[in-house]
Amino acid sequence: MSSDSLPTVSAPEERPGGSNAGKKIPKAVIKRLSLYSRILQNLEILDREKVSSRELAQHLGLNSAQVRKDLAYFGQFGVPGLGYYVSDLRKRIKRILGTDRGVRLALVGVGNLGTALLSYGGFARQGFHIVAAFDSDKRKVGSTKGGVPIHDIADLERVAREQRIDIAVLTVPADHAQAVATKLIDCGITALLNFVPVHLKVPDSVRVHYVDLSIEIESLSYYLR
Amino acid sequence: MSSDSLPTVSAPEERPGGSNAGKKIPKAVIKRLSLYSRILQNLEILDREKVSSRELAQHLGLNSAQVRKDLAYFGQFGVPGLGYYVSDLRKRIKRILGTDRGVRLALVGVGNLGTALLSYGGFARQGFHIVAAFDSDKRKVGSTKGGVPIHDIADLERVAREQRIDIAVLTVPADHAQAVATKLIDCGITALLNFVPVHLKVPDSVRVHYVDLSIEIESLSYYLR
DNA sequence: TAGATTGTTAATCGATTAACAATC
DNA sequence: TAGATTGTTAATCGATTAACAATC
Repeated sequence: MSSDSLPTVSAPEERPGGSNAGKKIPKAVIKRLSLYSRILQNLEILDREKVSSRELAQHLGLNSAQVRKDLAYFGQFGVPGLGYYVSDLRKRIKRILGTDRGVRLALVGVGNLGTALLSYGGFARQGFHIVAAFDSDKRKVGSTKGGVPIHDIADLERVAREQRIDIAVLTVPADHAQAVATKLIDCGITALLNFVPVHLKVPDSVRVHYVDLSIEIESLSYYLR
Repeated sequence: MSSDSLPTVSAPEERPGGSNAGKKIPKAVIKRLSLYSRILQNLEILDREKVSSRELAQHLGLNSAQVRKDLAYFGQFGVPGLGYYVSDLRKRIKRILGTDRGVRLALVGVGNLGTALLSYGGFARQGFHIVAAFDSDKRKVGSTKGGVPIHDIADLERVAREQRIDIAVLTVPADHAQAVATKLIDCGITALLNFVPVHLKVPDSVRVHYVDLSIEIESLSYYLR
């Protein structure tokens, strides 16, 4: 959510296709792309061959025009009168998101939340692999959790290089978040998923997405009756 | 995030004050309100008496006009030339959000993620208390985790009533999410925080906020170089 | 008073939706 | 061909930002 304060960015892919193509891609579109991907995965498991923008929209509580427009940013993937081919569309979306190859994650901060994420299966299912964890507590270093080795944070630079980390997941205590983030960036990591409720000051070349558990609850609280 | 598909709703409080007052409150404003609340909490701990919209904005990577406009939806809380009184503003925001009294949560589904949330301190710090957990696994029922008693899901109706649950946190397997949500709603619960990557069909009287961990990672992946 | 910062308006920007010709 | 559904445009809606008179 707070990632919403980042500027819209143009597609890193060259893009042919629809009249939307070449335009800036709204952040909201990218988020929905990964929703479409998940629905298509389910439909593929059910052996569905085709799907309409209307059905896709219904599965997500969206408007069908929005689905068509979102996809049109990247090309003409559908067949008028028929809809979209499930398997084909899924492949294309995964390609666009860059999740067709495995994405390598490091998790930094093996506390309560960090530990849960190490055992959480949801990431692997979408092709994201936590290949290293880091902590400063010497008692944790050297062991593994959820099959992931825990390294000393002091070894960050070496391990990050050896493991070719794409994205770091931040689950450290709030008072260390900024320092750790800076260190990660120094090691060449350019994408952070930040679970710590702290706004990180990072260079423009680095992308941070925020997951803020408390915000969602507090705002729910507002709508109680 | 996916909560964005819900319609904007007018303030449940009667509201005097600024010229914004009486207007529909954008969802984005409510989310930022809880961000302001957290910063103000920190400033209060540091014994800061006053704060300007500019400083508040800097702590969150926002625009100062946005901060002032957000607050103006609910009244005139500041002093021209001076700024806002930290403690006063915090109290008012908590009042608006309804977090000035404790909010009572039930967690449904004591798996990996559910267990982590039970031990996670971040909720309690903001005045949210998980007072009951539910699972269908008889081996878990009767024990406690993070000090929270785990009940049989079959006892949902009774416990929900006795414990006066405000919000249910959903961390069940995807294939049970809709059925469990329906059951919760039947028990009179009107607000759900859903961690399951499934769109829930619920009546208009029920509010669902989604926390989707995979989406944030997948969209980050898109922006990798 | 001089300096600072609010509350508010108007301008901009971005995202969603409705409608429909084009296409299979 | 008749029916269905796409891709696209134009209209609407909502959110952010700049600017500044009013106020302390």
